[in-house]
Amino acid sequence: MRDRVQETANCRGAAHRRQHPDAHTCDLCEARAFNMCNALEPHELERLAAIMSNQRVEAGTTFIEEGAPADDLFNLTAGTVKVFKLLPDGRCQITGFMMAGDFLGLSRGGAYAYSATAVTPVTFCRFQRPQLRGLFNELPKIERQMLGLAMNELMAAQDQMVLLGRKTARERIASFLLTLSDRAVRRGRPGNPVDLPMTRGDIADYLGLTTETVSRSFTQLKTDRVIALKGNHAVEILDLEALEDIAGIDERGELAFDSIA
Amino acid sequence: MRDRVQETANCRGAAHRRQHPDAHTCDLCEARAFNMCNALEPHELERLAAIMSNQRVEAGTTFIEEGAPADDLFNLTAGTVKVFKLLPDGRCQITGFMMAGDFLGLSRGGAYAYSATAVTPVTFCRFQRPQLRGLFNELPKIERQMLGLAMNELMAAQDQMVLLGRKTARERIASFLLTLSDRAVRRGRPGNPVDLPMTRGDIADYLGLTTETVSRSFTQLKTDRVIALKGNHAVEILDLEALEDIAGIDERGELAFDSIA
DNA sequence: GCCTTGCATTGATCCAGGTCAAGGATTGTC
DNA sequence: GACAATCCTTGACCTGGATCAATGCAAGGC
Repeated sequence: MRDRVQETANCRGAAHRRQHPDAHTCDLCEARAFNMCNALEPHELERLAAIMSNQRVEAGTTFIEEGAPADDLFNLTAGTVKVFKLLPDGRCQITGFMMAGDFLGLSRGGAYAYSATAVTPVTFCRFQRPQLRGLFNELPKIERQMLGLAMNELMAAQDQMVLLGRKTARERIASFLLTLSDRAVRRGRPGNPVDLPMTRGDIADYLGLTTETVSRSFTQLKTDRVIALKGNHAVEILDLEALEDIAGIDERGELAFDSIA
Repeated sequence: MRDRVQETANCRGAAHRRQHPDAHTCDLCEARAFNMCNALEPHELERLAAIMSNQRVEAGTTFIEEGAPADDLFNLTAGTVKVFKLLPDGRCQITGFMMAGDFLGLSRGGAYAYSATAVTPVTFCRFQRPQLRGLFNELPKIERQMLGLAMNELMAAQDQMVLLGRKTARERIASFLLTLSDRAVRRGRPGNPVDLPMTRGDIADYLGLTTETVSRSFTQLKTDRVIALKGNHAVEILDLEALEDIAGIDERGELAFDSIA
């Protein structure tokens, strides 16, 4: 591994590093319903809480750097994070936007497999790997839950490969909006004025496009009365059916926890 | 879900359906070392073998169809399988080539999340989901092993997103060759004359390109003396370092089973 | 309130890779 | 071993999205 991920390597935007410890209990956690803690009983949750620290980082903070020692695992409880990889020459691909309930910290040979930067202020539970590994033996439920989460992420990754490999710019934008809408609904928030916490540049780096093409595609969908732009960080879906047709459907609901078997 | 996956839906090539039951024991299984059975003791393997059937299908057989009821899970023991998704208009994206040790059968809401077609003659172990689920409770080791496999697949998917979103045709081909070479080595086979069981069209559908562009890129790398074509289904790497430079490295070895924690 | 600064949009132009169209090379079949 | 049937390669041309270059716009600092 080259030292291509420098101190400040950060897909669009400067790196910050402040972190505000800010512990609170799992009882109030809004992400419980869809993260790895989901299946745990109160006393089991206590075991988990004992080995974790609750933290908050500001927007722009890069709290995972590809290639750095993968000491910790993160469980998002609020906010949006972009996960990305950089090519040696600086080209960036965002592999996902993570939200409450998602976990972060995949490692390959002891080093983080990607970088992660907060797009909004973010809170998460932080675990040290050895301690979490220990708990896995006591509470296999966690492992099962994580397998389900990993499978769902894998399916989302496969959808994204179809998008990146075979969809047009217009189709990518449509798919992206529908996916974000779906995820908001699944988290109990309104699905229609779609919230876009990230910049056009981030969207471009996620969809394999450029800022300009993202902007033009938005404008085109607006002209076609399929969407309406509500400032830079929200989009209203005016014609859902048209948007689904453009996207190639596929963004069907169901992310049910089939787990593996 | 529309009925877009017809009886014969099959990313390049006709659908077949013959299957040859051909049971044999796990003792001789060459895929043991890198699949979900890896960690099991002999008596545990017996429990697993009791609920599985061993099958063989010919090249061209589509044995998983996206959208069909996801009754079974598969564990490849030999051969190469292409996993793909189709857009309503027939555009195809291959999301992965699976080999000995890989598992197949991800489901979303009870239906297969993708189609799978044998590229070469293939053998696999087939499990019925309910039975395998039952065994998970008895042998959590399997679940742990699967979590590791899923994590590795997820990281591979993220690398593929970088490739599809940000790499040029030439870079995609270079990355592809290096990845295949690596996987062969990891399975104890020679890494240098790289074996390409799939067609140019399959490679194109995997790399988000067209047959013509794949062919031209091969020719270009050949002209540059980086590779030599050994017929249609093998490539000799003449200048590994150059190929790695073109690929943007990233295909570092290490796919070590860190699992999650 | 003005000024800075970082987005976002829009326009003009370019080019990597797609599309269309022949040919050549393999592979399997009888 | 001749014939299909694929599969692969190469050439000519075209186009969707990238690149280059202004210009708009809105939010925070002072």
